[in-house]
Order: sequence, then structure tokens, then C-alpha cells
Amino acid sequence: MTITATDGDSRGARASRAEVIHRDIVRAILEQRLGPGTKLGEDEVGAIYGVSRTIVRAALQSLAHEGIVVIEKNRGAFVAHPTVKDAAEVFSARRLIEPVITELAAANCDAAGAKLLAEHFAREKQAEREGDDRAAIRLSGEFHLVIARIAGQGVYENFLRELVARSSLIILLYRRSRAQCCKVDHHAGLVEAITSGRAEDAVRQMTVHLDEIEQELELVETAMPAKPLSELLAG
Amino acid sequence: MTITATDGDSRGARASRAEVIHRDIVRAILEQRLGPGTKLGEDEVGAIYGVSRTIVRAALQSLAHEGIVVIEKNRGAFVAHPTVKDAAEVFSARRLIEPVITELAAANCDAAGAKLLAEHFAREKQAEREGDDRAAIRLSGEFHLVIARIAGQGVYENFLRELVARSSLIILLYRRSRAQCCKVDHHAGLVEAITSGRAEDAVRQMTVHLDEIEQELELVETAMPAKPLSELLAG
DNA sequence: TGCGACAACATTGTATACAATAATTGCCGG
DNA sequence: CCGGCAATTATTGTATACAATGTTGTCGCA
Repeated sequence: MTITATDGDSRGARASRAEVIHRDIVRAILEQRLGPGTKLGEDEVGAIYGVSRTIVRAALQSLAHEGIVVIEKNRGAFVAHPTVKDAAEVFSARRLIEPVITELAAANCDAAGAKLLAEHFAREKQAEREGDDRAAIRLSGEFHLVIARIAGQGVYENFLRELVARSSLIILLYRRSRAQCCKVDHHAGLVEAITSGRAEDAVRQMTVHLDEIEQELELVETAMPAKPLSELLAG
Repeated sequence: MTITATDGDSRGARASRAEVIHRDIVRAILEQRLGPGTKLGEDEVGAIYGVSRTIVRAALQSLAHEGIVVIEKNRGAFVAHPTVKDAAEVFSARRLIEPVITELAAANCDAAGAKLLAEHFAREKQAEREGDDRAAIRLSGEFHLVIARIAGQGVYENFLRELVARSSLIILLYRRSRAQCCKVDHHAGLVEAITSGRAEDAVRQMTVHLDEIEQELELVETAMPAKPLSELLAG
């Protein structure tokens, strides 16, 4: 199974069990352990967490609402399979929203924010150093969310959360090469610019960063499988 | 009861019962029949539609996910009560997204789109002419969604759907006067510009339009009730 | 009279049972 | 040997039962 249950509620803000499942599935997608088309059976997921289908359904419906999962009536929930058009829309939205977020983050960045960003970036570097590709790719996605958090704009942050998760699926489907997509060196410059409050510089770097990510993609409809099975057999 | 069940599935795209409830509640909010803080009891809503709490819960969770409803653990679901900060964020997001949507709509507007827009606008005018304030205010909100639909960008459309619904609550809470907010004459110009493909003009009008809506607001924290009760007693 | 504890009630949270639908398998005829 | 049909199986959709929690009203006491 590619969903691993995290330890859960060690810290204060007690998340409900449905939220834990939601978070774990998003995490699995960000780490590219769960790919497009993967079936998420209710009993199957419920068994992992020891909860009833009621809870699982709540989590899956929430994921579906974010476009990360698709629910087909009477057939079940599957990890979404973004189309080329979806990909274009998602990146268009990111190019629109992220510069604004970045500017606000640079303007708003206090000591706490700087610490948050620095610590996250340290984890990114560490994951890369240790060769933990899964964590590295997830953290590089979450980096953008940390910026949104610092910007202190809940609405944008929620929008971006959805966009980042979908980006992960898009990258998995449409990337040209195996090259790591969200390069850490870009992030280093962003950390520097944001914590220094150089808004204009930060915005420019973010724009470049997003452009480079998108240029790593080849947005042509692939005959890629809804189910992972056929993909394995094709080779 | 301020939620009125619509006839439901007369047309093809069979919506699930949870979706019907979701739509009706959003509609009630857009028509300002449901105000901030109103309790949405599960049994209560279920009784209206003749469905079990299971269905109602799905609808409420979906609404909560959009920030239109707040679910307090073990206490129930309430129509959201946006703060001043929420309001600022929502309108900031609209000022960012809607010009883009408008530009795309003007660029993309074919005969079908023009028809959609014209028909919607006709309904708006009719509601106003007939003095049906509720329908008028709802249609003026939905007008923006029609533009998003024409733009053909699902991602933006979904974002905007959320923003428009929340705007309705914000306007209810923070408007200066009783004046109608989304003036139809603005919409007339937008229809004209979009269907003519005058993108630049349309964008400019939309920007002005949004600014005027926001200027009708007085964004100071009111001691307005979570529950509508205290509001009645205050007078 | 005012306050606090306790009990009765109402509402939500979760699990489970049953119904409905789709997928699978096996069978039969061509 | 293949294709279509039917029975079986698995999975989801919905309702309901029970547990947990919050709320409200009442009673006793200071």
C-alpha cells in the first residue's frame, strides 16, 4: 500500500481522523507514491486506518472537491488524471497567484516567518542530501505553501494548496525528463529575497521559477493509463 | 424555513441529492435569505428534502470546504460569518482573478457564449423589472460566474464560485447602505464589451465594477451576531 | 435571589446494515 | 474458439442505530 499512516495527533491542533487521511493521501501524491488513476477503495483505505467507510468517504469527498481525486458514481474514487487543458489552467492560475503571494510574503515576513521558511528550506536541503527523493519532491512543493502561509492570506493559501497538489500529478504525467523539477537553488534565492523583504526581487524569481517548472513539461495528451496496470505491461 | 427545495432534476445532468442541497443553500445565500451565523441542523435540512443525515452531511461538508459554512465540532454547521480580513482577502482575490477571466471571456466568446450571457442578462433585467429583489441579487452574482463559464477555465470558475458566494455574505454584513450592490448598468456594458470581443474594454469595466462594489462596503468589524437573534434584539 | 451541580434532552460523530449498482466469472450456443 | 448472457461477487450509496458530546432546564443551597 502506498498510503502510510502518519503518527497523527502528536501536536496540539487535533486533526479529525478524516483530516489525517486527507493529509496522508495528499502527502502520498506530493511524494508521487500515488499516481493518476490509482483506485482508492473505501474499505481498503478504511482498513489501513482502522476506521469505518463513513470517515473515509468524508476524506475522499473532500479530496474530490479539490480536484485531486475523481469520484465516479457507483465506481469509486480514483486519483485524478489531469488533462493537458487542466495542466494549462493550473499553471496559469499559479502564475497569476504566486507572484502576488510572494510579494505579500516579502512585505509581511517577520522573524517568525523567516524562521518558518528557513527551517523548511533546511529540511529540503537535508532530504536532498540524504537522497530521500520522495521527501525532497514533497517538500519542494510544500515550500510554495509556506510562502503562502507567511503571506498570511488564507484564501490564496487554500487555492494554492489545491494547485500544488494538482501540479504534482501534472508533473508526474507530463514531465519531459526525469530531472528534478523544483530546483532547490531557485528556492535558496527565494528564501533570501523574501526574508530580506526584497519584494520585487522575490516576485521576479518566483516568476522565473514557475516558468522553468512549466518548461520542463511537455503538454501533449499521453495515452497514459487510467489504471497503472497497463503501464507496467507496456514496457 | 429559508431553504426552498427546487424542482430538482428536470434537466439531463442528474445532480445527486447532496448536490441539490448544496446548490439550494448556495442559492439561498446568494439571495440573502440565509445570513451569517444561521444554524443548519442536519435533521432540519434532511426533513426538508426527505433524505437522511448522511446526504445532508455530505452537502454541509462540501459547503464548509468552500468556506461558505463553518462546522463546529459536536455543535453543527452554521452559515459562515466572514471577518473583515476575510472580506479583504476575498475581494483581493476577485480583483486578481476576474480581470483575467474577463479578458479570456472576451477573447473566447462565440455565439453560444454570447447567447448564454445575453439570456442571463435578460433574466437579471426581468427580475429587477418585476421587483424580485432576491432573484435580482442572486442573478447579479451569478453573472460573474457566467463570464467565467464563457472563459472556459474550470479552475478559475470554481475559485470564483466560492468567492462570489462568500461575497454575498460579506455584502450582507458590511455594506454601507441598502443600495443594490451589483448594478445592472455595469453589467450591460460588460455584456456589450465581452460579446463584441473588446477584451481591453471589458477588463477595464470589470475592474471598475469590482472597485465600486468594494467601495460600497465599510470594512470595520461589526459586533454583528453569530446568531441572528441578538441582531434582532439590538434594534 | 443568584449561583452551581445535576439530570434530561437534543444534536452531532461514527459504525454498521441493507439496498443498488457495476465488475467479474462461468456457462452456453454458435 | 469466440461472443454474449446470466449468476455471482465486490463495491459503493443510503439509511439507521448507537455512542459521545453539548445544551437546557431544574433543583437545591447559600
